[in-house]
Amino acid sequence: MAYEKTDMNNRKTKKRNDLIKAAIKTFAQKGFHGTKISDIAKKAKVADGTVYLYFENKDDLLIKCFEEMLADLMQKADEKLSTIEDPLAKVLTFIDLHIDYCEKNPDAAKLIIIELRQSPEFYKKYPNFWPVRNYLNYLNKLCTDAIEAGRIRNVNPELLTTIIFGSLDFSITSWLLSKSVINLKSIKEGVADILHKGLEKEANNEK
Amino acid sequence: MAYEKTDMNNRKTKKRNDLIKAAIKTFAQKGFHGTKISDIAKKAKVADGTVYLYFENKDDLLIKCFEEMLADLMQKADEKLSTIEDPLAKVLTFIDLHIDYCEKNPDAAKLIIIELRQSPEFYKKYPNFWPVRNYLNYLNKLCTDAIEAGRIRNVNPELLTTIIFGSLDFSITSWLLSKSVINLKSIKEGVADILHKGLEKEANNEK
DNA sequence: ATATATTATGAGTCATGATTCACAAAGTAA
DNA sequence: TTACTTTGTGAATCATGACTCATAATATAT
Repeated sequence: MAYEKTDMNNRKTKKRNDLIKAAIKTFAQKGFHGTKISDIAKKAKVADGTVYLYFENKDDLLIKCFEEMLADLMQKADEKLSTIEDPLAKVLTFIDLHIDYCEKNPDAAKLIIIELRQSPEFYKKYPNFWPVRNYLNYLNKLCTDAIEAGRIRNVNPELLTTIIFGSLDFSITSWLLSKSVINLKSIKEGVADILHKGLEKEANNEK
Repeated sequence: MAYEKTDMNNRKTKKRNDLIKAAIKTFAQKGFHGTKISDIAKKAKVADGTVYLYFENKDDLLIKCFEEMLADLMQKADEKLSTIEDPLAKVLTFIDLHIDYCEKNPDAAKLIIIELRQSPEFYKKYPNFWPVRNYLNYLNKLCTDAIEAGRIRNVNPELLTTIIFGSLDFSITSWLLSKSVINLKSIKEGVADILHKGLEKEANNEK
């Protein structure tokens, strides 16, 4: 009775991807509230109503955009980091990767950075969903490993995670708002440098 | 002809302040787009139309809220920092002050943090206005002084400013979204600790 | 007390844009 | 080709909320 779904599924999947791409681009450009569903539909070359065949509503679409993007980012990190042994090097490489990704995908970067923070109201509607949480957990794991291996001095890993992410996040925000003031390469080196020096285990004390 | 305006001015000033306070509270709670002018009016106990006697429109009101708040924050910083000599101590004290202020004024903190980043569209409408810029300049000055005095090693001051602000900003964001995970005191100490160690001029090298 | 200037009111206007739904097109099986 | 299922369309609906404006209240001056 059920007929061959493969083609259909491919078609649907492709259209879904088109929609996500269009949505990311538009959200990045105009912000969440500045974006009309019809903008996204037009960019994806479908009718307005079609959007609702693939996503519950506008909120859902935003959330799905995040999920796709962060999943992509973490998958890329997995690949790269699996070739590295030293836990401290993993943390530093992660910093590089994050910045590189934002540089290569400025729309994604804008989405992460500008729309990351919806109002508390927004998140109240979706209590278990804070888009970055998965990503922070990933970084947290790297930090914890490096601390346990004694490659970073014994600081609170959650706090360290927060500081690293916050530094990157705001650096990239500044970069996006005024490309000229600061360049990404120096951000990459500078953040790593300061954090590294702030973190390396000293020859003498503690733990 | 012009009659005694003093009382009127006081009354107007007071009402303006009431409106700003109500707006900060409401924006903090519901976000910019989630806030209705009528919400603010109700909280300030005035009619909707009254809001427009004091502010151009909703955007203008948001901007004025920032201005008030950051001015307040910097004034407090001026007072405190003027009693301190050592430029490095100034930077570290500034970190303390920022966190203390956010702890004591969580509504203000939310406004700074959550509404800091309107969409690029928003800022395109007001090209010369990026609310944090003044504040970053203030911090930048402190960093530059500390570097020039040789109390911090020779890093790019703009980058350092960005990293400090980013760390604080995101730490406080996390704190606001999930009070339990991390506490502000440890954030304060941790950020200062890591940055301090990452920044102190080493006995040996450079500059 | 009266005239005038200032400030406040809130119901009504009006544009906007998310979402729906009756209908159309395209795909699949026989 | 025919019957049926899935997918797509976009005009119409409908709620929302920023902003206006005719009117009222309050303050000041003389």
